[in-house]
Amino acid sequence: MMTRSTRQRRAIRSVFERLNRPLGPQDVLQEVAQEVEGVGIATVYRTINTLYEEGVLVKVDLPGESSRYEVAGKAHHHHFRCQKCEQVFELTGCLNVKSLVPSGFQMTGHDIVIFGQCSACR
Amino acid sequence: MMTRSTRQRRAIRSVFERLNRPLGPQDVLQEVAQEVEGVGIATVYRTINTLYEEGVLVKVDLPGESSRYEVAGKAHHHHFRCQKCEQVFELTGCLNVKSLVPSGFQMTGHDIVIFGQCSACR
DNA sequence: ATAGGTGCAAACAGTTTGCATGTAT
DNA sequence: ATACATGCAAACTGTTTGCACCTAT
Repeated sequence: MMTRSTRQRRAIRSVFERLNRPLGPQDVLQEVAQEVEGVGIATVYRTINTLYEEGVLVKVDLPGESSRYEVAGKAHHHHFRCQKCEQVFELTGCLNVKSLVPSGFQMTGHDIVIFGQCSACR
Repeated sequence: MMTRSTRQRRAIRSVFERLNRPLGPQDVLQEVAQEVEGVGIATVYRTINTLYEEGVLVKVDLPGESSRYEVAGKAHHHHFRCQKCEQVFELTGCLNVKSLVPSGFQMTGHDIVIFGQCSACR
């Protein structure tokens, strides 16, 4: 299986690079629709999955929401979700959460999500 | 609108009290099916929603998963999810996450989730 | 020329809703 | 008796898949 460079695929990939924040399939469709017309949602899903399997994108799951994706290779980070515009932003920095792990339990990962209003929405 | 005490409702409510951990509709159905027979999944959903609106239950959303619920009134806490048995456990303690909030952003809440293996699954 | 990609519509899974029937009050 | 609750099946929503057609290689 080798990946071809199609109009749609280039457009989808460039959306992630240009916006540089976690995006869901609908976000991507909406952006892509402005560049390339008649792109189907199925293609967006398929392309995102391919890019994900290739390791170009990583998944960003926030509590209670469907998956978003962002370009891979960033340093470890967490996210802020604006409750008004619903956009997700990248946070820098992390915290040591080990102290919360009960004894006898083994930690393999963690997630921190902060909710609130972004600077544009306050 | 007043809430009646039916067999199904009593059973569903007691499952949350007995198991004392976040449960999804399917978890509840499976438990309830052992006490009361012929309970429909729709009733489970409706009852959970009613209990949620009444404030008896609170929602527990973990990244990438559908909503679970647990009995309300507990102290602020976070969760640990076992990647093997998929159960969710309550953690005690919290961390100060304010330092992660970008300037100009306003924080109204936060979430911390730890993944790994529970003591029974290691 | 041909293996992959695309669009459309159908299929799916999880959740919600309409409706006739059952039941707590 | 009557309003609320239940079970079933149909409707919905977000995601995936099958298939005939299209296109990068």
